[in-house]
Amino acid sequence: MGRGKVELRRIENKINRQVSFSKRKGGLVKKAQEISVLCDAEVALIIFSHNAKLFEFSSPSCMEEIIDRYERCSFAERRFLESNSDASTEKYSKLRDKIDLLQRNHKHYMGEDLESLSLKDLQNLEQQLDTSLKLIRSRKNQLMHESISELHKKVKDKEKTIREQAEWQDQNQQVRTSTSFFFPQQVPFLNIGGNYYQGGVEVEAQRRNELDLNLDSLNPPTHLGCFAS
Amino acid sequence: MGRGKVELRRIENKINRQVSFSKRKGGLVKKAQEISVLCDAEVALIIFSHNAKLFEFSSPSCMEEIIDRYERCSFAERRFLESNSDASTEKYSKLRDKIDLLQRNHKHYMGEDLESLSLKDLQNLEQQLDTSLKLIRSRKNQLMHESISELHKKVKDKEKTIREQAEWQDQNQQVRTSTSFFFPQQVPFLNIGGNYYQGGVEVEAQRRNELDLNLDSLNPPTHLGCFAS
DNA sequence: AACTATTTATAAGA
DNA sequence: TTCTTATAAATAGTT
Repeated sequence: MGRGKVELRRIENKINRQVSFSKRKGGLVKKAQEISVLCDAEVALIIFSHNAKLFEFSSPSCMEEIIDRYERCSFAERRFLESNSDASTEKYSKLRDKIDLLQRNHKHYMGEDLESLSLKDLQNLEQQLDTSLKLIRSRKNQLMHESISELHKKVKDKEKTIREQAEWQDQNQQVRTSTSFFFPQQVPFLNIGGNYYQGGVEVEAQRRNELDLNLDSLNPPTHLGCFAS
Repeated sequence: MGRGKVELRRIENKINRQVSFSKRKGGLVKKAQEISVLCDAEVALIIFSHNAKLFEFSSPSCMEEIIDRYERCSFAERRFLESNSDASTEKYSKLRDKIDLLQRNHKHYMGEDLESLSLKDLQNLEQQLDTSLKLIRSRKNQLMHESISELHKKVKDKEKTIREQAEWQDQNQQVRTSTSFFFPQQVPFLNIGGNYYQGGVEVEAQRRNELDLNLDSLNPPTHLGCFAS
């Protein structure tokens, strides 16, 4: 690719070599990225330039993960020859195997990678998810009903409080009309004619907060966060 | 490069993906080799295919050497952040965390342990499983249709074979009635009056085997096996 | 696995 | 360096 055909041997001109390295490094990383995305492969690429500079690419997991997997794999290949593995390594690789299995399952639950399943597998999976979905919906409805009835209760409580307050104020109003001239400025929180009194504003704010809390519990700002890829 | 421009996303068709992987893997390895020779670089390339098969390239040193160099290098880069803590213990506990997470998810997918989820979590889960279920059912139907039309084809082929055989036998019957007195015992495979001849039995057995195979593909004896608990 | 129409990568030049 | 361009190389779709 390029103006001339290239011979497969070290480029002697230092400048040309450096330029070529830069261009080809870009191309190589791009192609590594492409194969990983297009073909659903896991790729790790490590490049040390002539002057010992490190470049790397890895996908979709991190480099260490892929190297671990590589070591396990190539270890597995040659364990026929050297069958002496220490316990910790074995334990470690069992964990990795478990993760692989769980991740494969996860994909199936997400409806991905279904080509690898037989018809019977698919039927089992379908039945399982169908059952799960019923349980989830049932639990969801339960939660919603609980939330709703709790809200109802709160609303009723508020109504009751308001009614009681109103009655109380009525009583005081009567008391006032008959007795206010005895202590015209001593009960400022009963001055409901024009401006609201301090205490009432506080009650209002308190009530709004409680309602907000209820809405939050209906629609909490939490995210699932627990679904690893 | 190729007949059509390619979109940078997973190739959904399994065959195409596999073919593309094979081609691109060759290209990638070739380019890695080229940059290492032309530009005097040290390259390590690890590729895991979608079906967990390992491919590797390294030059000019061996893979382990390059990985060691990489670890030393990248360790040097981040030693500011994590100056203590035993690396292997940390790696191990990270794996454990990952497994815990995956297992928690698994339970949720099974409709278990739903009490720990908020309403929003439940809604997300419901939506995800609903989507998955649609994909699974679609894939299942596809497989069933394929199986059925394959069976139809086989049945038609068989009918055709049987019809041809019958015609052929009819013809021979006529030949026999008119010419059998010339060589009454010389053509034993045409003796279809009473016992079946060897060749016919073989054909019968062959046909039965093929039908069994079809039934197997409809209802394979494999188990999921991949759903860890 | 081989072919080929295209796209993509890149060597050399600006 | 970065852009441009002519050309080599890679590869997607096809057979």
